[in-house]
Formats: sequence, structure tokens, C-alpha cells
Amino acid sequence: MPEKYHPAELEPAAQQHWEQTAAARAVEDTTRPKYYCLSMFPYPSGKLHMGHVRNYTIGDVLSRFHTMLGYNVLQPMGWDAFGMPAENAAMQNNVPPAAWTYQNIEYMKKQLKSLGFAIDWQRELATCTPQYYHWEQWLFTRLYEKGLVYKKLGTVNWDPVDQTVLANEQVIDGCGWRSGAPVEKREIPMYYMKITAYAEELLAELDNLSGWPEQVRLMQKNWIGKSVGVRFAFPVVYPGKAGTNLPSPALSPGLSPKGREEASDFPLPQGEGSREREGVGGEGGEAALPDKLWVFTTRADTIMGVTFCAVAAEHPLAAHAAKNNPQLAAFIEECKQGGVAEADLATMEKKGMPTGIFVTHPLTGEQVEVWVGNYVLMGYGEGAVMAVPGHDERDFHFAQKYGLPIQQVIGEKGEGGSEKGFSTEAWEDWYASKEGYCVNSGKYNGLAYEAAVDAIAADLAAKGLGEKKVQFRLRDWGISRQRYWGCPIPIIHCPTCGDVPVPDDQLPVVLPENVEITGAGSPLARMPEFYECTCPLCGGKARRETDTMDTFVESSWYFLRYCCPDNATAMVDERVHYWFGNGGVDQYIGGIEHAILHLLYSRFWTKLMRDVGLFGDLKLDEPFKNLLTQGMVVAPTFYRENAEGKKQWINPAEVDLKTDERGRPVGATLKADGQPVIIGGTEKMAKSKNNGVDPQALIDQYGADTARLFIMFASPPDQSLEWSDAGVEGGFRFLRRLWKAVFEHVQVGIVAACTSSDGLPGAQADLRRKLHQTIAKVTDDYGRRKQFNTAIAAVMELLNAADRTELAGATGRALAQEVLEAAVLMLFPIVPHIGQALYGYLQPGADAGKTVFPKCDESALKQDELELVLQVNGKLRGAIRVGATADKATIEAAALANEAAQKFMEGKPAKKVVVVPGRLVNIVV
RNA sequence: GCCCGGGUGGUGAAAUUGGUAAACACAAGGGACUUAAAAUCCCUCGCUUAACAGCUUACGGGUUCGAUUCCCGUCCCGGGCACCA
Repeated sequence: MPEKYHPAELEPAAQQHWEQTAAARAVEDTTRPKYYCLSMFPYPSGKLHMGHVRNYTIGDVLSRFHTMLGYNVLQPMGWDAFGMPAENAAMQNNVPPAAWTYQNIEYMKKQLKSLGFAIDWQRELATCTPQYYHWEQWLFTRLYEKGLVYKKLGTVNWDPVDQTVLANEQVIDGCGWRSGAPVEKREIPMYYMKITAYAEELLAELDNLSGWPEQVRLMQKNWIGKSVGVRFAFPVVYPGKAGTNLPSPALSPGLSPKGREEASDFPLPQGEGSREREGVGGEGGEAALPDKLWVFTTRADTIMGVTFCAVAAEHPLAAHAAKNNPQLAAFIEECKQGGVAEADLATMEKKGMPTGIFVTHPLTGEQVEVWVGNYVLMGYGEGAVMAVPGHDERDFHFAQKYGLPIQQVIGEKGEGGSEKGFSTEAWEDWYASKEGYCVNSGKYNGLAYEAAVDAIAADLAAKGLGEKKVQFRLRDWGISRQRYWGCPIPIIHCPTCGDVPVPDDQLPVVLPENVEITGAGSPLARMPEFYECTCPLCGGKARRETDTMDTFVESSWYFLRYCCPDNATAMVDERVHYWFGNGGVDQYIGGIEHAILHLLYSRFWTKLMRDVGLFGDLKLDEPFKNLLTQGMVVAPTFYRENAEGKKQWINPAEVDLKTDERGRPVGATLKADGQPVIIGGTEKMAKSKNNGVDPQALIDQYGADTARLFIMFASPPDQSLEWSDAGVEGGFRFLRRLWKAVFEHVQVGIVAACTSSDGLPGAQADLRRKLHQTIAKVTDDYGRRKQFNTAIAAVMELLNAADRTELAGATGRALAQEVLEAAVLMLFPIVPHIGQALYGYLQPGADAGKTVFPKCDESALKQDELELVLQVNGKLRGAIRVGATADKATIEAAALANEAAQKFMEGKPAKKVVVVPGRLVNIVV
């Protein structure tokens, strides 16, 4: 055994050993319990960053731990290989996206291998290969036939200069990131997946996901947003025709009464299809002129306080009103400015303009004016809202701004039972409370929230103007992307047959790999050799769809494909039954930033695949049994602005940071030129902000084990971690100390490990107790708590205690052997390379990774005496020693007799004595 | 703006079910060894105080014998918001 720890020699040797013994190969074996340990696959951005190291180390620790517990472990890895950065890189460096991606995969795979993860590389997959996306296209066509995929208009960010659709990330302060031109909203036809059809199940199943963090379940619940409310209508009164619900004949010439009838309710009545605006060709705006304005509200109890209504700029009523009103038309144009991101819409200034159109309040018969509001979204709900400024904060401020009436219709009792005062001058939070009762509401006065909603809904229903309705916040999933580097949508547009799904024998629709990326429009739409095709139904000339799918689609089922990545004839096969038996993936690990979208879409796709019948008799409703959401690894961001005011992000490694005496940053300069840079926020490591830290330097200098140990020791996995390499040195030092301890023991000679505390001298019995306490704690930390920093600390404590214990004699040598073997095995999941080597020296010929995890010897934990903390009035005043079996009375007596206790009781009698068994005694005087 | 988290020494953090706040480390300071350096080992290390002791878990309240932990409010930081992945 070498005297010194040399990771550079020992790590490749250990990795070679695992490769030769196929240690990580996972083979279906029904005689053993399986453990499917899944980490979120990376986007091949170029290099691993610390977030990856953290994620995959957690996965590897759990995988290796469960292997040592006897499970048949599967730990796969793959590449989420489609996406925007490849197109950006193509534009910047003139590399085709495919070549760039495969190059990145190759490098990152090498990095992953150098970290020693026990990954079954035979199951590796990349989503950009036809072998993978073939099945995504196949399922798409099945879903299209089932009506679970449909087409409607959707709103996107449009860059009028680059003539291209932008991602929300590419819209900066309302302008296109490359052109700098103000972005506009534009409606284009897109394919949607009907996730709303599964809203109820996606919500209900959250309650069964007991292995998921409460936080994530809550976020998904709020995202789905089930609410029960009332959908009702305001009959529309057109100018000059007060008192009629019908459009003026002058405004809609040539429309027969029957046609009017059919076109009446707009948007379409309730039901899943109600918000689909089918196709692009619906130019007959006049025909769609509504005679009722439908809205949805969860606050029907405030209906008597409606003083105006607001519709989206794209609402047909708005368009109609704008025809003879150039000012309104200009305002509607203004509303189309800016992007579509909800965060921007929610924080922008609320603006509106009256349409001159009035609607009739369905209960009071009063005339209520319709406004166009920039904060009302066409794609959400009915594209129209009732406004109750008295009891909705946004409406309140809107009404104040435009001088619209504010009417109190809900009252509440304050402290002492007096009525709370309502003022139209200043908003107070209780105005929006559901705790009050109706006032100024005629027959509804005095009713509390639920009773009022019920009564009002019943009255609306009686008039045929509304009913109670369940509504979800969740919207259908738009999957069309006007981009190149994605999975082609397998649809053929035929002038005679319409949209035709590509038949199975023509799948996959292969994405051409040699293209020119210009950043303006989709390259596929400029490639006749791609889009020119014949209709599979009629054989006529047709055009292939050139949009690709949202990359979230690939990541919604990759975990199923890992079971059978080699199957060329089916999406999944019976191997799924083995790995997804017993409730699915046993442990899924990934960043908390995926709490909603990725995890919800994956749940959805699993249900879709189930309902297409792909799982046979396997009961699989949810893909992930246990979920560990790791906190993000965050790092500071730095940038400079160029002449056009665009931000150039600078990597933290290239920056010198100056701090004040309290450690707060006061300035930063670029190392290269010494000139100042601007300090941005601390954010998750991301390519777009160039604040990723490459772990390679760390691995090169200290080895994989130190990198793994350090990142596990830095903080618990679910906590976000601000990156700093201070302390890496300490991790390396610990491994060196561990090596030295084993070396010195082996030098004297290995012996059989101690197996019992019988006959051990006191100090050695104490150490052995500490050992088995540590085993119990580490097992619990790995298994139940999934908190690895405390497991490492516990082993450090154990080794510190061993250092302080005399272990020279025969019993001591045996105990030292037991302690060292256990310590090495306990650390093995975290630092497997050094563990593999050291265990080989302690147990020649043994393979640490195939050794059973140490078991706690309960008999070693026994103690005759316990120390209890002594408190007087809750303050620490000393300690008492009592027999391990002492009863409450004995403990009380010992506590009261204690000198320190008597001093702080100052002669007063004890009012009460609280005894917490095994912990403390508190004397209350 | 809305939804979800977080805030404990100079730093990363620990305290698992309401029961000793600061375990385990890092950094710093002092010492030993050394011609010297590195490495290693030992000691000190929340704040106030000469000491006794008092104070301390972002801030302000509350519940409790006892609160980092539970409740209410405030501030700050991070994540998500449907086309970053």
C-alpha cells in the first residue's frame, strides 16, 4: 500500500476496474428488488457545471448505497439534445447544430466518466437521434387521431425586423435580443396537447405522491388551479339599438336570423372546445359578432358591484367597436406591443379605453360599459372579465385611474363588532376578503360568501344567463415551435384532405442535418426538399409541416425509453414492467426549477402512454414514486453593456471581486483589462448568463472524489448553494487523513474486525458505541433523510473519536479494524475511488462496491448511565448523571438536589418539574 | 404582479417529533516541528464583560415551562410564471 494518497493514479484504476467488471450494468432480474435511480438528463451545452456535478453525485450516492443494500440498481444517463442553444451556437460559430451537439455530448460524457458515476452507459440515448424521436412522432399521430392533439391560434412574440418568432428569454425589455426592435404579439396556428383533459387526474394524483416534496405538490396544485365559480353572460347592447340583444342589421348585412343565432354566443359555449379558435381562415369577423359577453368569476357574490366590464384587445367586441373609432383602434394596436410572458403582462401598467358598447347587467338590468383592458388575456378564460372595483384590487386601481364608479357590496365586522369603514379613496386588503357578507346587494344582503354565490348562480341559471362551473388555470400545452433544432411535427398539409398525420410506415420524419441557420425564420420552411411531399391519402401534392416540437416533449418520456433504448420496433416494451413496477422510478433527482413544467408534462405523458395502451397490464399512473428536488447551484453574474446597450455576460472566473470589510461586494473588474464590470444578481448557473463554473479544474487538481465529497459536504441537497470553492482544500485534507489512518493500521498488520463490545475497556466500548451510532445515523441520512453533509460530518466525528482512543492492544487493533472498514464502506457511495482502494487494503481481494453496507449492532449502543441537561426556568444551569433506567421521581429528586439548581432557584419552591426522558430536566420556580 | 422556497458566527453549515444554538468543516490568530518552506500536529475562535453573568438564529409581535423549529406581520434574497432547459 502506498504511503501517500494519489488520486490521479488511483481513480483511473478504480474506473477501469468497474468497467471491466461491468459494475454498473443493469440487467432485468426478477429475483432481486429493483431500484431505478434517475437523474434529470442534461442539456449538452458544452461542459458540465456544478449543478450537474451536484445532481449526478446525489444520484450516484443513492445508487451505490442501494447496491450495497442488495438492490438491482439502474442508473441511466442520456442527453436532452434538442434546443435553442445549438441554433445560437450555429449562428455564432458557423457549426451545424447537430455537429455542435454531438461534440458537446462527447466531451461531457468524458467528464461524467471521470467523475466515476456508476452509470449503465449501454442505455445512453440522445433525443436528437431519429431512433429516439421516431416514437415521439409515432405517439403524436396516435394522439392526433384521438383528438388529444388539435390545432388553434396561439399568441407568440414576433420580431418584425428579423421576421421570426422569439422565445420569452429572447425578449429583453420588450425588444428582440438581436434586432433590438420592439416585439409584437402575433397570432399563429399551432398544435396543442390537451393537458386540460387530464387536469382533474393530475390534480387528484398529487395527494398520492407522498414521496414528493410538499412544496412541489403545492406548486403544481396552484398551477393547475382548480376553482369553482360562475360563468355568466351580459347581453350586449349595440350603440343606437339600446334594448335589443341582436346585432344591428346595418352592422352585419346579409346575415340571416338563423346564421345570427348560430354565431351568437362568442366565445363558444362551455366544454373543452370552447376556447379553440379553429384554423386561421376565420376572417368572417362580422358573422362572429356576439350578442352576449361571457365572463367567469370566482366572486359571484360581488356581482352587484359590477360597474364595468373589460375585454382583451383581441376580443371580437373590441375589434367591432374599433371600426368607427380610430382612437380605440390605435389603443388596440398599442396593446399588441410587447411580449407574451405573463410576468411582464402582470407587472405592466394597467391601461384601458372605453368601447362605447354597453352590456346589460344580468341581474340589475343596469347598463354597464365595456372597456378594452391591456391586462385581459384572450387566451385565458373568456377573454373578458367583469370588473368589481370595490372588491378587486386591480379593478379598484383601474377605476380610480379612469374615474369609474366604485361600489361597496361586501361588508365586514371589525374588532368590537362594529362595521368596518369602506373608502373609495384607498384600497384595504379586507375589501377582497371572502369572510364578509353582502351589502348594497338587494335581496342578497346579509348572505355570506357561499350562500351568496349559490343564490346568485341559481338566479342567473333561471334566466338562462349562467351557471356554476369548474374552471382550471391550467391551459392546453402549445407544442409548435418555429425552430429548426427540434423533432419535426409529423403532419402533412394537403389542399384537399387537410391536415393528415404521417403514416407509421413513413416515420420517422427525419430532420435534415445540413442546414444554414440565419436567425430569421425557420430553415425548414426554406427547404423544398424537406417540405415538398405527397398526401398519404390522395397522393396529391402536399406540404410537410415545418414546425418542430417543444423540447419539453422529449424530456416527458425519456425515463421510459431508458428501459429499452435499443427497441427499433416499439416505443416501449415489457422491460418497462420490471423497472417501472412497484410505483415507477424509485428515486428521481433534479433541480427545483423543474418543479412545474417538466414534472407536470412528464406526469401527463405517462398518462397519455398508459391510455394509448402502451403499458399493457402494468399499473402505472405516475412515473416518479420519490422525488428529490435539489436546490440550485447559484453564482454571481457580471456584465458589461456594449454601444447598443446590450449586455455582454462575463464569467465569474474572469472577474476580480472587491468586497468591503463585511464581505459585501463593492466592485468588480475584469482580470484581462482591470476595468470595472457591472455586478448583476446571483442566479442559477446558466449558459445564457455565462455564470457557470466548470468543475474540470477542480477534478484535475484534486480528483473526482474530492469534488464529489466537497459538493456533498457543502450543504444539504435541497438547499440552494452559492458556489465558492473555499473549503475544497479541507475535503482533500480529510481524504488524505483517511488514507493515512488506514495506511498506519495496515502497516502494523490487518486483523479480524471486532464483532462485540463484550470485554472491551471503557474507552473502547465508548468508541464502539460511537461507531454503531454513526452507522445508524449514516444509514438514516442516506436512506430516509437524503442529507449527505451530516453523514460525512458523522464519519469525521467518528474518526476524530478514534484518534483520541487508545487502540494499541489486541482488542484495540480489532476495534480499529472494525472502525476503519465501516468508515470506508460508509463513505464509499460518496468517494468510491478511494473507498475501492482502501477497502482492498483492509480486506485483500474484497470489492467494496459489492460489499454489504455496515449494519448497526444494537447491543453496542447500551449505556448504564445517561447525562441529562439541567435547566432552571428554561435556562441551562448544569447537568446531572442518572441511571439509564431511572424513573421520573428519581430524576426529579436528583435535579432538585443539584447544587447549581439550588443556587438558581434562590430558595423558591419548584412550581413544576418537566422531565424529557433521555434529554433534560427543567425546574420551573 | 401571482405561486413556491430561504434568511443561524468572518464563511459553508448542524440542531431529525417544540427540549443543551453554533456539531462537522473552512478561514483567521497563536504555538510545535523544520536551516527554510510545504505538509503535519496542538491551542484559541458568536457578541458584551475583569469576572459573575447577560445577550444572540433577518426584523417586530404572539403561543409555551421551554421556540432556529409553531402562529401573525414586515424587510431582504432565490426559483417558477406556460417559447431557457
